[in-house]
Amino acid sequence: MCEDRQPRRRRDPAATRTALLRAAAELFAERGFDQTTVRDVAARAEVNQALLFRYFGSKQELFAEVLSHNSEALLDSVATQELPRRILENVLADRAGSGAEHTIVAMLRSFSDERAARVLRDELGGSYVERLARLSDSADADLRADLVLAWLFGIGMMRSVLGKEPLAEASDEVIVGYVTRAVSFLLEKSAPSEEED
Amino acid sequence: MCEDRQPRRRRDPAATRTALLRAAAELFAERGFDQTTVRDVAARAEVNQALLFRYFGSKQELFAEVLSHNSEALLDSVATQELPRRILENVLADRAGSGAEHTIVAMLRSFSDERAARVLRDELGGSYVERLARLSDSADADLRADLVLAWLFGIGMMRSVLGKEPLAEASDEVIVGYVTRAVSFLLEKSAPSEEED
DNA sequence: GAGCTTAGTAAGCAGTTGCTTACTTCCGTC
DNA sequence: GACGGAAGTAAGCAACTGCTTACTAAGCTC
Repeated sequence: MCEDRQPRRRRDPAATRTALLRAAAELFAERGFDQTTVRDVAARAEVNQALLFRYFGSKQELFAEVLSHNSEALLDSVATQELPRRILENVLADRAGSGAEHTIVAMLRSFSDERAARVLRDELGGSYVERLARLSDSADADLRADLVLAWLFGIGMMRSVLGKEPLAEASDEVIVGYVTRAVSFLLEKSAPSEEED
Repeated sequence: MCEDRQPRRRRDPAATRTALLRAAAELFAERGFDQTTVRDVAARAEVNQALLFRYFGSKQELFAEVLSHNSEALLDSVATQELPRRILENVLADRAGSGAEHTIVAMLRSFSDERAARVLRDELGGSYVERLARLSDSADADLRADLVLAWLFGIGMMRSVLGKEPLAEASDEVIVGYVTRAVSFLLEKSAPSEEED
């Protein structure tokens, strides 16, 4: 008799792991950590859900893996670029599907989770801010950089998560242009540092 | 014999409702919609949790009530003021505890929930943007206003939700000063409207 | 081909969730 | 004081969650 019970997936641990990571990255970006179940991830990866625990131990660890895996790629891309303009393009590029861009959205959607918040705040924030702060020589360069970062996150949030119009449909170039110009005085070197009363 | 079974709360439907609303507003702001359980809310309100459903029908409706109730107060406070400076102060004031300020944080923490996202995007975003857009007379005033709103939300997120330093500890005045100045060129009237190549 | 390791599977457990139901008790009205 | 509606309570249901376990079978070594 025909056996329809055979395991569909030929034994391939690496492929299985990758499939789970991919599916998880997508779903966390689409729905956030809480709203994504391990069964969802396994289903999209077309993998038995017990394997998720075999390979990653727990949902939390899977999440951490997604974050670290993709945020490394994200940081690499940032490291090779130098302007807030470039960074912003990176945050804006939620259409492009290399996976790394998903990550910011996933974190924005999941930052009620402590781990996502930590990565967003420390790792990513730290690296971005470090680069941004170099663009200014004022005493509070870090604060200024934080403000810029807040803007980038806010824009990403309103575009990808809220879908707020007209911002969501605006071209990257226009947004980059505005933000770059508005922010220029925050990040310029040798600011006049004139305090307003 | 002593009866320790008597209901602590004297019959007072209005007070019960209010207590539930208050507790819910606090908890949604602290943890977000998903991470808040109806048992949490009832416990903080010191109310039997079945009453939550008696008064609000469902957790979703309670959430909606919190949002609409407090965002009205929020919009009122905005309506009496006129500058993005004021709006920003409002977003920043998560310490002040009138309840209305909680709301933005609650929404920022819960916007994976469709309802929170909707309020954030449509009602609040709509009203803020309307006021902000009036400050500019350029053709894309709405987009510029969206960008400003994104900044305000981003700052609120990084301060209240992520707790990113040094932004979280920075004084409101400093932040307001920077943002107001950086944003001024976005929102000024009769902008030169010179396109960059 | 025997035997071992391990990828993959099916089933289900224990805890939590939002919500309901059947009940008790308060309190104004007559 | 009886009574009836409404406020408040206790208990639990059904669904879902992350995770585990006991198992099957694939594939490498010899």
